[in-house]
Amino acid sequence: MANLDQTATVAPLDKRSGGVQSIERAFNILETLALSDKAMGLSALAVESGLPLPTIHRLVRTLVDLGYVRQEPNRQYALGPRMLLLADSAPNMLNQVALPHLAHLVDELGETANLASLDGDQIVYLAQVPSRHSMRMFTEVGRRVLPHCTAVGKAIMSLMPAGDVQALLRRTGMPQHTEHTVTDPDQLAQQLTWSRQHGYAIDDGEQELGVRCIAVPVAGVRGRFALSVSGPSGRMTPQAVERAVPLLISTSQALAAELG
Amino acid sequence: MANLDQTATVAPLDKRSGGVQSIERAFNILETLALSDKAMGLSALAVESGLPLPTIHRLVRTLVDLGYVRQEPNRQYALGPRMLLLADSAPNMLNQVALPHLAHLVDELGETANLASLDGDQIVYLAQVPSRHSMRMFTEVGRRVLPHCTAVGKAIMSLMPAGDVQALLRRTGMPQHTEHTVTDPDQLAQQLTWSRQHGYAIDDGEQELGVRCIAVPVAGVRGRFALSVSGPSGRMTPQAVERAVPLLISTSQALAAELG
DNA sequence: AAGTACGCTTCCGTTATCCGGAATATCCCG
DNA sequence: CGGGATATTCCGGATAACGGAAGCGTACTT
Repeated sequence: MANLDQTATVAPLDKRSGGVQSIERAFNILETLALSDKAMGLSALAVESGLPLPTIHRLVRTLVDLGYVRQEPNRQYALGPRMLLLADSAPNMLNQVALPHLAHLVDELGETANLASLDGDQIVYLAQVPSRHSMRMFTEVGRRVLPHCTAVGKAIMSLMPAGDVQALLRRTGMPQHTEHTVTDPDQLAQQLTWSRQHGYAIDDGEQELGVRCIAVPVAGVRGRFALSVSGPSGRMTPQAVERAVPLLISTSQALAAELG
Repeated sequence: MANLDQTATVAPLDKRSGGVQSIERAFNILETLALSDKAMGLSALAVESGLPLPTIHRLVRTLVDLGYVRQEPNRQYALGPRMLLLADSAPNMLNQVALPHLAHLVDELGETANLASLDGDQIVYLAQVPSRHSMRMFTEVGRRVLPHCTAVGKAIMSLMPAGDVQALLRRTGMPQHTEHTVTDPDQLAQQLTWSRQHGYAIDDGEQELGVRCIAVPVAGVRGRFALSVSGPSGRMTPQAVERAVPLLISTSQALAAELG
């Protein structure tokens, strides 16, 4: 009865759970390299992790032998090509995690639910659970669209620095898909401010006529994700939106918690 | 005698150079999970790696604590969300590796060199080194195009099973970009056969008029990549192509070796 | 060009760390 | 509800990892 556990939250250090330290250290190194997204010297890694140099060296050497870290001519270290093997299956894994949440949204709201992320300058749909009574899909997994005319795009941009948003819009332009598409950067900026304050974003037939979509960002996760539900304007009434928003927000928080 | 077959399964284990075994084993587990891209039971992992159950369990438990593996309600194991953190910086890493090779191509051939991969049903340009005397870019990094009208797309498809190619073309269609775009699946299949036999693919103004592009696949690597050089038809003469192909092939092999 | 300083790599004795057999808890299926 | 299989915990032992100290290679300084 005496075995009470501290709730192991995110803090990875106070491990007395019998984890393998070498593995923990190795991944600390990998994450450090990933975050700096630039090559690092060995001693920089030692400083970062607080471990003595020979120890770091042995760990890094092991990772180099395995191909997960590569050593540049400068003798500096960066992530290695073997990482691609694991990275390839990461999106697939994300689906597995997200699908139950999306299904829950569909169960409660009866409309199609999506998970999307910003990849480069485009929104890409990663996962979807279609609503039961929807004959046709508005979007499909893998489809890519520009952020300015979608709820998920606005939700994600609402959490980005204004400068980044402007730069992105300058690169992509704001092509008009329907008569409702917002084509004025200032008007879009106002909508983003509104979304930031209210916690969700709306697309009211801006990407496709007759389709209304609401989305919330998934905050606190590496990578920029958003959840959305969308349906025909006739069913996505103000009342429906009012019921959907809290659910989207709580689902987003649950997903964020599960992701990290 | 000689029945002692605790042989190194997949990885070159005989690195008695002082590698850390726990790390090696941990990544073996991760790769196994990634390749099966489906949840696995603990004993399945034990069989796969040839390690006793308690050992596997401790390693997996450590990975679960770190978030790199998650444990489904079924008590089965799959890749975890923390993987996203590393996966995000993988493309960036790929550039670092590929750029010297692309630069070498440009040095030797004087034309723009690209690295592209098949992501979903689209070709995405991952890295580019522009030629010196080219005023404008034909493509840019991050741009997405359909495979059927590009050399890189054909190069990649030439190594794919015919069924997969047909399914892909059925999903994407074969929209006509220029008067030279191949819009007949049978004709494309013939071109792919030709490419498979010769080791390279050609786009002769099929995506953009006046631009000729030749590409070779990067074989033996997880993920489907291709290298290409492209330039105005006036400079991409048959002689230029003849000089470029062997260089592209050797560069592709060098890149594949570095990646795999 | 020689000297010097810095950071990377190797060596090696010590012991803390991880290993894995045996026992136990949990789940799954009939 | 009970039997078989699978996952998890325990623990003594020895191996495998640890890290101080010393040796190179390279880059900067005079």
